[in-house]
Amino acid sequence: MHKLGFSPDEYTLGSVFSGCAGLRSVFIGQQAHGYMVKYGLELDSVVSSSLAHMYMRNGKLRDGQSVIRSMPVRTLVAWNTLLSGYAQEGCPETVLCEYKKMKISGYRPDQITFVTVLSSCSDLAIRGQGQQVHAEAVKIGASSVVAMVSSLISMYSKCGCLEDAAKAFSERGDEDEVMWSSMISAYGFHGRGEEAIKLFNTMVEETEMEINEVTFLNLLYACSHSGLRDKGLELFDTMVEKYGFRPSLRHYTCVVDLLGRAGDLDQAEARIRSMPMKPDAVIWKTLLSACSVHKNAETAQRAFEEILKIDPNDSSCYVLLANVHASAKRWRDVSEVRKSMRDRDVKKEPGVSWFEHKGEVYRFKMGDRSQSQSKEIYSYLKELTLEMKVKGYKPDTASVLHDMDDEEKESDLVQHSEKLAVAYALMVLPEGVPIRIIKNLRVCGDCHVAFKYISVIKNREITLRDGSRFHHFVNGKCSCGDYW
DNA sequence: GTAGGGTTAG
Repeated sequence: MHKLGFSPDEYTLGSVFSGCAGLRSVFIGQQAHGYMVKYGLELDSVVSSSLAHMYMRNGKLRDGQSVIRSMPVRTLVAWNTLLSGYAQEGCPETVLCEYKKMKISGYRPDQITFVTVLSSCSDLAIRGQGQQVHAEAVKIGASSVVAMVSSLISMYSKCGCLEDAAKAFSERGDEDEVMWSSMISAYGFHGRGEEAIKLFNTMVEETEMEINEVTFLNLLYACSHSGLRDKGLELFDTMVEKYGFRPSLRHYTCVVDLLGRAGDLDQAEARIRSMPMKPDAVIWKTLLSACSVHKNAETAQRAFEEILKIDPNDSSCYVLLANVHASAKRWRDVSEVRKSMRDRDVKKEPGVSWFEHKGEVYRFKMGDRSQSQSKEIYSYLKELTLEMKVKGYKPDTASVLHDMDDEEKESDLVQHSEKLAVAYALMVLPEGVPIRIIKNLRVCGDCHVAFKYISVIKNREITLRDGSRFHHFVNGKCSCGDYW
């Protein structure tokens, strides 16, 4: 069109930006931006929104922001573009902050705003705010739109309330495959593989919905997190043979997870090496993590090297490898790994846990002493540990990756961010109120045991969302069945 | 012509 001498108008550019956003071609998008200026279309709010979207989808947050800031009139679509841009770039806090500003400036959110904000609440696992958004949606009659229901299912599930997720699901009987997949994923997230499969079967047998690749992804994920190895492998075959879907890298990652968690490390590795696409760092990390569960140093070393070939700056693989060695008490290998971390200036992502109380978020880093009540928290924990020991708790010093004597290891364990968070939650929350803690990384083995004891001693329901799933502690038992 | 839902590992 350009070569033939046609000039673009606002409609042309809107489409071009939209295409560039989808294709991630920021270079072409920038050229089209030049045309926009040249043809004096900078004041058009539709073109500006699509331009901002193009930048934000391509990771250029600042460029997107400045486009939206320079709009003479900020529209609702512009706000939504901004919010979803932050959401997709992994800045859920910013989404919530801008959402507040949006409302203060007098804009009325619509269902698209709600969906975006709800996904940020899911990421942060802040149920209180999620519920509030739910209520706002109810008020304007937007809560029963299927896309909203999917978001609500996901939000409630990721915030630890499987019941509320199921409630949102059951209130809408629609045959919408995304909504059903959301519910399958919710079951998987909570280690309820059997229920996930049951829902899938109902979907196939009693409805007309199309099953797609994502549905299978959710299903496989549910199986591997529930220890349903054979069922998962069977579903993978069904997907390929009966449905004719070509498995993606993510599907293979689920299979490697299924095999690896079940201890079939050789098979898992063979799958990676024989699959038709190039492995990424994640699939090797899946294997490496399985190696640390099953204490297989040889396979771990190979996976570790593969990861570094793909992403030399990855820090988590060092920690995982050190884990494998530490569990076998090979301290020389552990310090070897630590040394290479130092040499290459690789830093571990610090563990952080938090919980929400009366609209405030309380954060704890490992070994945190920055709270005004730190002293009280540590002495509370000390007392709690004594009570736990009376009931039979033995600190799992194997969870400590350093070669120290047991006493030092114990004091190391006490400083874990999830323990600090649970202690403070016990101190400030009224009796009987369930405690919901979120941690950025996986829960450590010792903390997992400790939380079981705490749930008995304090007669408290504790929910812990870690980096990949939920743990419900009730009466000394965890919903994950110690399989994670 | 613009914005939104379910998606693997640590």
